[in-house]
Amino acid sequence: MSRPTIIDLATAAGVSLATVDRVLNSRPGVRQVTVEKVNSAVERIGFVRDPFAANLARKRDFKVIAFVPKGDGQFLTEICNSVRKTAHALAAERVDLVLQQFEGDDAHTLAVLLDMTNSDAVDGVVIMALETPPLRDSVRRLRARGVSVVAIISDLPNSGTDYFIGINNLAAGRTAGALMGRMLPHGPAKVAVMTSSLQAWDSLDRRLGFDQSIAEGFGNINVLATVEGHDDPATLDTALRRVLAAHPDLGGVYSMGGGNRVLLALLRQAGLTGKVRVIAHELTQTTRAGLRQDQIDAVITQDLGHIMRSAIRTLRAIRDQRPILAEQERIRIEILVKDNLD
Amino acid sequence: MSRPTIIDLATAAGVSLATVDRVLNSRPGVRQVTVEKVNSAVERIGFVRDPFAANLARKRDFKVIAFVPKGDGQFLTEICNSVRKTAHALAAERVDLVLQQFEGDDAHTLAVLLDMTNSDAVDGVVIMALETPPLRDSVRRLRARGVSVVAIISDLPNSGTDYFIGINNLAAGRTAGALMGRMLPHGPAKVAVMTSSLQAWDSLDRRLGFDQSIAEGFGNINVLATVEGHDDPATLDTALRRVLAAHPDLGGVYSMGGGNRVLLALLRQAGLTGKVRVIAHELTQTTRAGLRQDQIDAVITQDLGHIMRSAIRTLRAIRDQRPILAEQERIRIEILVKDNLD
DNA sequence: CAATATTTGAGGTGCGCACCTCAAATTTCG
DNA sequence: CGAAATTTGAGGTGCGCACCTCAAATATTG
Repeated sequence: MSRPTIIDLATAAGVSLATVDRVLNSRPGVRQVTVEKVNSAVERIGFVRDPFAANLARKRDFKVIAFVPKGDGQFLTEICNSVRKTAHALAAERVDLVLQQFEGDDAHTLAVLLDMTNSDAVDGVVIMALETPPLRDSVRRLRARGVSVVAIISDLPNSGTDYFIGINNLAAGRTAGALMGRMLPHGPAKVAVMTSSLQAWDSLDRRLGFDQSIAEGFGNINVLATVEGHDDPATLDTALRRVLAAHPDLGGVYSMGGGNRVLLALLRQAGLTGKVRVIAHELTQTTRAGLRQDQIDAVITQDLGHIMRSAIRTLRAIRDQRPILAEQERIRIEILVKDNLD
Repeated sequence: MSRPTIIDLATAAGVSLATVDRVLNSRPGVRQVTVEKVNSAVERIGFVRDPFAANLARKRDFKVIAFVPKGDGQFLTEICNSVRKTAHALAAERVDLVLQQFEGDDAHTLAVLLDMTNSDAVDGVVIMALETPPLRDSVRRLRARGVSVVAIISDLPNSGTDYFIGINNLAAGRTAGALMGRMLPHGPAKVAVMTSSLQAWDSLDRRLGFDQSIAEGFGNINVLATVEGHDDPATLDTALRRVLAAHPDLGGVYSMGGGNRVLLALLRQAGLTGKVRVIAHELTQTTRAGLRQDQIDAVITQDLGHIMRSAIRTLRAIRDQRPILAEQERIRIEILVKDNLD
């Protein structure tokens, strides 16, 4: 026999179609006994609702808003591109994904935007943001209003989101450490670490992981204090120059955040390209070119397209009350070298 | 206005619903002029067929057979597991995926199996196999009978398949070379290369890529002749022992195919674990444990779950006459170290 | 120009499900 | 025990599309 339908289910449960519908869609006005009768029949005959037919009948599109901070970093640009691409690709599947940017500096803007979203018109939201108390409360309110929330890139651990799609940054740092350790000579060596700000995103976790990994496996390596560029090229430039001057024997650089243009330019100027091992994060124009031209040895990254598709799939699974396939939605910490770039 | 439906399309094209249906589903008996009238209306109003509704109406499930060679290698086992998992996960979405194993040694078995498949009951097949003339012809016949074919893992370049899902093995070899080159000391160093057989799968491409990469970037490294195990542990063991004896100063081993158990055991015995850099292919029980225990430095692999899902998505896109999103279906050459394992 | 052959239209049915209405059966409570 | 409240059933409609039938309109022949 073919797949059981709601009709088979009604027969098996000994109730009417209307009641089956009430139970399946958790509508009110059904006694507990009856609910259980239906549920046990579901188990017994192995009924699985056809999500396509269900959504067709529901007739409504799946509306999602993706909140991404404004900013001129290349990584943010890539993320926005990825949202647009995903939106385009999924339009045929009745999902309406719109990009909503917000002032990243101000913790309140996003919170206000979330509070303003019409929970009747929106099925779910995707959020890339750093957790702050007002944001946390807004997320809770939003969920209370029936909108599903998934965090991407950076987790919002205390906001009670439905799911997090992204990498473990401690592990990413450890990965960088494992690579760096193996690439440097076995004798004493120094490694500089840079980022825009240790507060920003997950630099802290990455640094922690990097240090762990080096300490555990590569006692010969001396990891210098983190150089912070604070999103200002000039500041970063000065700080990096100081480090290069102080450590002419530098063996490697671990770049955890942005600022790779500045770094590569400086290394080129100093004639260190190819002599100093460089590991950077996130695949952008700069890091891609850096790999191609042997200025960067490895890039640790995450597949943004995968992240976006994953976020949408997850939101849909939640709405359709289907299980989330953790394995499928897991985001890998990718290591890219020149040769596995594309 | 909402998404246009076939009704809107019929109105826009100035024809009847029946004609629209004939054109959309390429049924016979429509004049070329009319076909073009409909097609231009499709462009004009931006009609996109709802694939869910279409498949619902078609009422039939999506039946796929995955052909995978028999064999006791861990990699094959992983592939079969992945097929089963995918089948389970996609059952709810009306895809009926069955695993069909064949004697991998005999080129004819698979060809015969393909010729035997009922093209009325099967929408598509997924094939993991090495290309041979009889197979090539069978694939062509199968496609002529209206069954879509995607090759996975190893391409069937001359069989006229619909798509290939897998990695570029030349690039994979290059990637291994890039890593190995960076991990070995800058002075003279020797690297052994092993596989079950250079004929098998894509060892040849991998070796080629590895050599290229080393030659281009790491003149200090001497890559030894390929050790072939021919799927026999004892043979491999003997051959490897010979290499270790001949080259006590061995710096690294690049394992392109199976036989990792034997390799790791041997290195352990010889007290070389951690002293010799090891890069292996494919994530299996052995390589996973090898990474965890610092017996393997890096594993080059491909996400089997992704490959299977990709194959199914591709077959479905073909049947529904939707575009294949190359970016989404691209399989990455993954580099795994201990810390980005899961 | 009539006799075919081909092309088009009109209309219906069903896929599996959601959602709605109204009446009938059952339970709960004063 | 009767009235009110709750629970269930019967039946219908439509989502967007595929597929089928039969008749009508048009094009192609001899």
